[in-house]
Amino acid sequence: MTDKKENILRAALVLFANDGYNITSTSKIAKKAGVSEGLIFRHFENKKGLLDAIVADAHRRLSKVFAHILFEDDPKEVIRKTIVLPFEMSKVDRVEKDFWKLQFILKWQREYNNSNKMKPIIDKLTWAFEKLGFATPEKEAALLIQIIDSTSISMLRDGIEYSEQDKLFLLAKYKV
Amino acid sequence: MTDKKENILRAALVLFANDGYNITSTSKIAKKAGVSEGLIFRHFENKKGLLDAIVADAHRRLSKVFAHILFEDDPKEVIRKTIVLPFEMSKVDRVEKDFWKLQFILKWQREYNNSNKMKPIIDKLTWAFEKLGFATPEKEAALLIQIIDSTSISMLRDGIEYSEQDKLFLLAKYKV
DNA sequence: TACATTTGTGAGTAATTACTCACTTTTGTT
DNA sequence: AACAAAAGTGAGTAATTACTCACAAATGTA
Repeated sequence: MTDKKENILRAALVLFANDGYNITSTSKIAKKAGVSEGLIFRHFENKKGLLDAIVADAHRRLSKVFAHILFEDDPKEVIRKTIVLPFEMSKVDRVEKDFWKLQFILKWQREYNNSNKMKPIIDKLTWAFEKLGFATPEKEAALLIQIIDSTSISMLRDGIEYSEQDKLFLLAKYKV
Repeated sequence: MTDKKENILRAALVLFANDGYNITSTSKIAKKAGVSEGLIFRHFENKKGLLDAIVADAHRRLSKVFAHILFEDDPKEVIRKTIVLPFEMSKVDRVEKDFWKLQFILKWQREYNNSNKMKPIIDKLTWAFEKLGFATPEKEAALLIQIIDSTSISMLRDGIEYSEQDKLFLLAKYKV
């Protein structure tokens, strides 16, 4: 991976995440990356290919984060780790944040919204709530996913900062 | 309001809500509305003005929905009516759904994301949770808003259908 | 009817778009 | 050093963009 290629990926990520994919032109990306516009198409088939490269990278990161929860076998820990997820995210650097922000933006684009990406986590949470004797574990799992989803969005999109208290509030609610 | 003007508003709403504002061209809107492209600019200053007209209309609807909760003085009822909100929304027709969908899409556009739009409801919910003796009413209020927000998004964006059981699940959680 | 205002048209425009291609420069291999 | 492959450039292209404007049709008002 050459420096310039990395510059392109980085510039595109920032612009896609903060302005949106459609509104971001390849000329703007080239300018921000400090390369000629033609180079974008040398390294990536087309504009969509550039987005796909970023998304593929994000998938790899997502899998890592998920693995940490998926291999946990204490139900309480599964729930605790899930709740803590967005609060950990608030600590990462700006580029990393743009990564996650883009993930949430893309959910609004038909093509990139495959909701079954979360399936393994939902299943694991369902298992955890079941173990803990909840009456409707699948509903509890769906609700918790919604909560961590919307918490992440508040932080990434609206810049809302959550405190340690907010984290403890949720952990207390689930007694984990 | 002439028929053709209404056609424009309707066509723009559907396209903005389902494809996005930036990707929707004025020529596409004109075609779908069955009018000449020039007419869009006769009735609305520019493309943004067309969006603004739709948003203004949406604000009027939002106020009506909110008033129903804001004038309630039984705390349990305030919470119950808030929870029920997205489930009521699932019953309205397609055009109405596009209206709400657009509201959520626009939250991702810097200019249209004024989060204090929800302020009165959050305050009312905080009041309700306080009356009911919750330890941290503002956190409870913020959480409930997040839940109804993400439930709405799941329905409108992902087409997830919630059942009466899902509604009862939430109502039971809050004992209302 | 006469005339002014509003509503509607569609060809035209400058700017921008994603993308190509002939070309030069850099890098790697022998 | 010699050559090939890869990386990089920037002018060029057809299509599309939001928007204008001269004009025509419809509507309101007296």
